[in-house]
Amino acid sequence: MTIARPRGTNDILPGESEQWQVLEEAIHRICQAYGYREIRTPIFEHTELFERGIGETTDIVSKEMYTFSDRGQRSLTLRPEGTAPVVRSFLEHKLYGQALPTKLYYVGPMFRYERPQAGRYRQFYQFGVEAFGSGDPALDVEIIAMPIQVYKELGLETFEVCINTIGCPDCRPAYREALRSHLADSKSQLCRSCQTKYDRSPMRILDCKEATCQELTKDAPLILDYLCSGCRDHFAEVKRYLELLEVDFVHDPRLVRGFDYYTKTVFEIKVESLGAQDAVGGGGRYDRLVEEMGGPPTAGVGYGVGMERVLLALQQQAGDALKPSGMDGFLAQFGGATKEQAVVLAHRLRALGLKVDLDYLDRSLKAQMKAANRSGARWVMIIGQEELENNQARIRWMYDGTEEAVDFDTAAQYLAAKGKEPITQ
RNA sequence: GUGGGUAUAGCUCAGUUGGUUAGAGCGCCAGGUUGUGGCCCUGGAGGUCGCCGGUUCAAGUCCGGUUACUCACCCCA
Repeated sequence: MTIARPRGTNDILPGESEQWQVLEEAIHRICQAYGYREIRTPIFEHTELFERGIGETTDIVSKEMYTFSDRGQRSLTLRPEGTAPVVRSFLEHKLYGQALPTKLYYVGPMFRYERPQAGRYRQFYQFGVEAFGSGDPALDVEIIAMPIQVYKELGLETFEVCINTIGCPDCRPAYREALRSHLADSKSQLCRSCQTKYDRSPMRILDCKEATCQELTKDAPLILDYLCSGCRDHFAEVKRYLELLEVDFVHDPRLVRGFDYYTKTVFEIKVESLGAQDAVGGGGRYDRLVEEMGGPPTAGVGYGVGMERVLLALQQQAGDALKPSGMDGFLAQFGGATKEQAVVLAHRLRALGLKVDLDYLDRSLKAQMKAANRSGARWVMIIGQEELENNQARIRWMYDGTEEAVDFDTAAQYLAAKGKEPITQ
């Protein structure tokens, strides 16, 4: 073996790259339909940005970042998520000084040092959106509806939308205390990681998969009973708007999510058939993050979607929608002057926007026909000595094998017009 | 970071209790048609059996190590 790709990375080869293009097209189109505009931030940032933005205690920051020093001894990190860089850019360019809310989306690679498995890679692609400057629950719902529309338009129908609220810094402390006191006596029975969560972020114990932890939290107090009136009203409004939009959802009181910065609404969208890594998207509200990062108090809400996971789910659920379209035509020739004519006509056809190819290996007509068939060409233009003498190309329609003669001068225009007609067979 | 599974042709995989020139299907190339694709037939190219070491007269096969892939845990998209 020669040099292989780094662990957890993928080459996206022809055949699959077309699927990515379909997905990316839908993302751009739908984000723009909702009034979001694309932002492109650097692939790497100062390490400090993620330490402050995501939270030093999270797994991502404590053990999953690709961090390195550049030649100027700056500590830089390949971005592990999209929100912190967008917030940084929002502040750096003082976008809060313009008309609010600011609605942004991004598409691109993220990097986390983890053991790869199905649906999880070290370099993976996310698209996400962030909306700054409004605390309106209708905006939370817009944010939830957007990825759902992307899934549906691509043909992904089977997924589950889970929502929850995790309160705000005013009401959450009381709930955390209630949770701690509920678990105080049984703390020693919790799994190892949950024992450390007990002090640091007890709510994360709620989504532990250990059977004993689940059992111990079964009758734990619910945050709904501890919400301040603002958070309670907000959550009720979110649910009401979701119902108005006829978005099916389940309220999962155990959904808490990993980042420290979330407030109020959190949500996650799952596809069961994906295996252990079943979340195709997730997000929530983060009304304090912008201020914590040194900006003016600014509400925010956003989500991130794992594009590999969407494609995996799509490959399971939507088969044909992702098939790449083939070539329009192929020009077969016999070398010498016939090749010159083919090269000229191919050039003209391509200038007219048709997808055409020709042989560059001096192969037999039979081999050229085979290549044409394989490329998906609808027609083959055959240019031999006889055609040259008559100044006419022979056009063979591949779906039924019929042939016709067309003047070289008009062939390109003729095929360009024909190319727009639907294939009947 | 922890655990399980796997590693033979471009791809998907066979390969007997260790035994001579390691096979199939698909794909690729050529021919069957001195200028015609798909179906069919014939032929061909293509492999340091992941890597290193050990046992043995003999290792693709057994043993040890190692690397990669893969699934799961943790966590997340």
